[in-house]
Amino acid sequence: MVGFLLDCRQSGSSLNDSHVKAAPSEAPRTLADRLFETLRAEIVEGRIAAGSKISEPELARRFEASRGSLREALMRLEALGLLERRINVGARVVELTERGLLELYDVREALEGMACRLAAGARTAEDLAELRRMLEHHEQQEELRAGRAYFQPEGDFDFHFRIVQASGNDLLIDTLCNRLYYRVRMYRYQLGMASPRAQRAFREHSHIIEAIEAGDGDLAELLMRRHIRASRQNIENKLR
Amino acid sequence: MVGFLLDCRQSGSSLNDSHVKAAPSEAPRTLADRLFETLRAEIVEGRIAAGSKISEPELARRFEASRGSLREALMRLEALGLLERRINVGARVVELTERGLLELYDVREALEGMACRLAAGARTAEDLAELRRMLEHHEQQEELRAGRAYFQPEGDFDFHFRIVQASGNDLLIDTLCNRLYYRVRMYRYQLGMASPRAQRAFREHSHIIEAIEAGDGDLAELLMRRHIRASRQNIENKLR
DNA sequence: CATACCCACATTGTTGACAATTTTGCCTAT
DNA sequence: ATAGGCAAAATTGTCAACAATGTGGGTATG
Repeated sequence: MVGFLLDCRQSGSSLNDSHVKAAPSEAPRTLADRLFETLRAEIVEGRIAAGSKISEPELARRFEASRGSLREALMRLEALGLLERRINVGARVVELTERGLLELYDVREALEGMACRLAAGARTAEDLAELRRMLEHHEQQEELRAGRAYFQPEGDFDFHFRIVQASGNDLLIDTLCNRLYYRVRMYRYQLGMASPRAQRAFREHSHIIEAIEAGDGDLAELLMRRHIRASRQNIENKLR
Repeated sequence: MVGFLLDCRQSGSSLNDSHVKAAPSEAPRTLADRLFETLRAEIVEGRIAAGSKISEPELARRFEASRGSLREALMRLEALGLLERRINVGARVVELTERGLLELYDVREALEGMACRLAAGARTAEDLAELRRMLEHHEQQEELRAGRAYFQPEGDFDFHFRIVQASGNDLLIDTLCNRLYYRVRMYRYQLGMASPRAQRAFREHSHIIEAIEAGDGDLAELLMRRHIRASRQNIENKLR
């Protein structure tokens, strides 16, 4: 447990190192930053249980940090929506509820639909090449796993992540990639939603990228919204 | 300047006291809370200039608070998107750019459109009555000011605020009301965008509410998106 | 004269201690 | 036996001092 800080080498604000083109200069990071990222991962992956209470003195001892630095990390987790703090009472990890999950889908439908529309309007050669390469990569993985009943969640995540990046709208990118997607991953990890929509999802991804390539914003948005709504419907059925 | 703390009586998370039905129990608030709300108002209204650097020692002296409490307020402002902090360098108020304003419109179009759709599906009698009352109130004000070239921005704000509340989606409500709307108000205050679309905006508001009353989510979303897009177009034309 | 280096200053990050509030457990009275 | 209240313990909010980092100016050198 001691020396855990040396292991935290994720890039600051991006969701997944595999998405970063290249790390040119290791940006200096603060202790509160590392605490934040470590705790974020533990909450997302369920090592710190949803709904559990956070004890500042306990965590400070565990990480051998002062309470001040830890509090900064907690406040940033609150801003992410992973913690809820009440004055003079303390912080709790958010609960995972069916309602919360469905709310997340509705917000994603709206925002990622818009991201598709914008990506279709502002697409660059690099973005398109990147999307194509990613899709082929997923197709290969898909063939390898043909017949299996689950769909690699990371592939789906890559797809949505890249589309949003291609929108070119920094506010939209920040809202989705630095805020909502951590909650999405938290639900995926802990409710373990392996989607049996593998081939279908892949075809949908493919059609969305085609619409973006064609510069058809209306169609791109429509297809993405249907894609997300189908996912939501799938989950909704499973929960009943 | 001394004793300013006693004057901060806004309710914690809501945007505007007039939106709160009744304040049943004055929730206890912390010093960092009051600093946060005070600074938030000063940034939104431009008393602290956009793009200016924030000096922790200076502000701490000015408010007669410790740097620790002030830093907590600054971090919350960063989470709101009103400040940008760089490690070991400090915080700056965000710049107001044309691009940022247009990005805000696109995100609002997506989210408020969804809010309308949801409001049409989950509408309650209270929500509808509230919306109707607000609309009549605005109509009266509108007649009083007939002929004037500007539209009271607060009326427009009330409208969007109430619609979002009626959506019933807590994540959507939080994202818009506790995050994006402060940036919207910042642009309105400082770029002073008095819209000459008074009567037109009022009619659009009216039609949106009718669609929600009818439970027509598709139409409600469509109308809201056109409403916001028209606003965006109006601004875009004015900027050129 | 321009550039590069170095040092003093100011600002930010971090820590441990103090104050205020909440929670908990025990004791008492009905 | 249970409800109420009081006191002790634990937790959170706040503060001031210390350490680490970035900034700017001055000087020496090409």
